[in-house]
Amino acid sequence: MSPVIPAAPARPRGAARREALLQAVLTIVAEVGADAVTHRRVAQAAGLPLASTTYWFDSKEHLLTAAIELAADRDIARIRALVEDRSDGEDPIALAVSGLLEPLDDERPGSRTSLLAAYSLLLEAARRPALRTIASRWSEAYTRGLATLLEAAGSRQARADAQLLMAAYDGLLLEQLAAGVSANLSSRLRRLTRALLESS
Amino acid sequence: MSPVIPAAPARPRGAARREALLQAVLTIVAEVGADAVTHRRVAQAAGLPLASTTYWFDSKEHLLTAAIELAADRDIARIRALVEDRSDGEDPIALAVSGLLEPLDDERPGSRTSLLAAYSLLLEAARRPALRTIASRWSEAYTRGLATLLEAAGSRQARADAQLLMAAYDGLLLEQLAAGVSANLSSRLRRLTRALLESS
DNA sequence: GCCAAAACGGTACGGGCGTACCACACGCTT
DNA sequence: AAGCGTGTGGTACGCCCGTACCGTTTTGGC
Repeated sequence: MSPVIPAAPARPRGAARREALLQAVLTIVAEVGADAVTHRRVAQAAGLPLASTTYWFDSKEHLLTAAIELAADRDIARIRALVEDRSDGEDPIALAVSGLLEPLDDERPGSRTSLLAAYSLLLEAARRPALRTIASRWSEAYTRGLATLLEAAGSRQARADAQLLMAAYDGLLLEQLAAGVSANLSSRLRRLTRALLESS
Repeated sequence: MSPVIPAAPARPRGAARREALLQAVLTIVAEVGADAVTHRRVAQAAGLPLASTTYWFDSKEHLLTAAIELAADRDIARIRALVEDRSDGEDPIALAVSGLLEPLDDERPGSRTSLLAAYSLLLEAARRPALRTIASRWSEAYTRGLATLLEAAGSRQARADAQLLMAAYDGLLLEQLAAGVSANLSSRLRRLTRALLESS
């Protein structure tokens, strides 16, 4: 009879390691910041040896880029599903505010950090052209989704309104993050949406 | 006759070094990013020996904080002056858009990077409570200045409108930075302002 | 079962980092 | 003139970094 060894956490192997490493990157970016992403930290967070990071990714740059791409793709899929699965009777504005803008706000415990991650990555994109494609794709998905909903709500310039609304949302969120407080944004967003819809 | 030695750039001495170091920090944050701020780089940018950084500032943390505070104070003074010196006939909305929001946009060559610096610092504040006081003071100054102008333009809820307008501005700017493009924001901001003023 | 290819993982290297240390120069007051 | 505190600056220490290296193990087609 072999001695009882507490089961190791079942290290992922093969391509699953790639995924695990990327997830670790995202966690670190969210919790500590993009600068804190080091090979050693990522490996430890993923429960893998240091060398696995350089085996699956050519460089730290590549590692970061892939992680951002993963985050973007996930969120874009969420947005698409949300807009496409809308039942016909549903109020598009309520859906826009509650589904597209607010869900990141406060309910999930890690949402604050994941928001921080997203904005950090956005700023990174400002400095690294390689990331801009992803950033553009990401924000385009939001704009498009929001515009679809606004159009259903009767906006005559849905796309422009969507851009303004989204920008306002980003700005409000950013300020909240920076101030460390956590207020409810939806009433303000609703007022803004109303104002935009009314004013032709 | 002494040999001709090209005049050294007149190293600052005493407390003037403090100022020079802080300015160097701001330059680096703007041009390369907050993470690139190291004692050695700061010292070199200021034309001073490495040890001067630790002599005038207890730690890197302290150095960064002081630099941010300097940047905030400068900008806050600019805002105050802009709003207070407004001549009576001037259109408050035009002043808001052109003076408070747009001047950072494109005219100065370094404006893109200095914007990046500002937003980087905002995100830093989200992670370091020590910076939140400064971040709050900074954004409060903007809100207050903008609200004053909006009130003069007939807004019945100037403060709320100012917050929304500023948030939208921040969001638009952030997206532009991330996308790497540089479009003209003022028309969109004007439309938003109009919509807010009209709606109740 | 064999073997090449893929995956794995321990280790090392050169470099930049924050910070500490300390010998020295200057400008006061005495 | 002497003494002292503030300011100055060269240097060193220990740490963590990105990345490279290379022997070992696992995997999959024959």
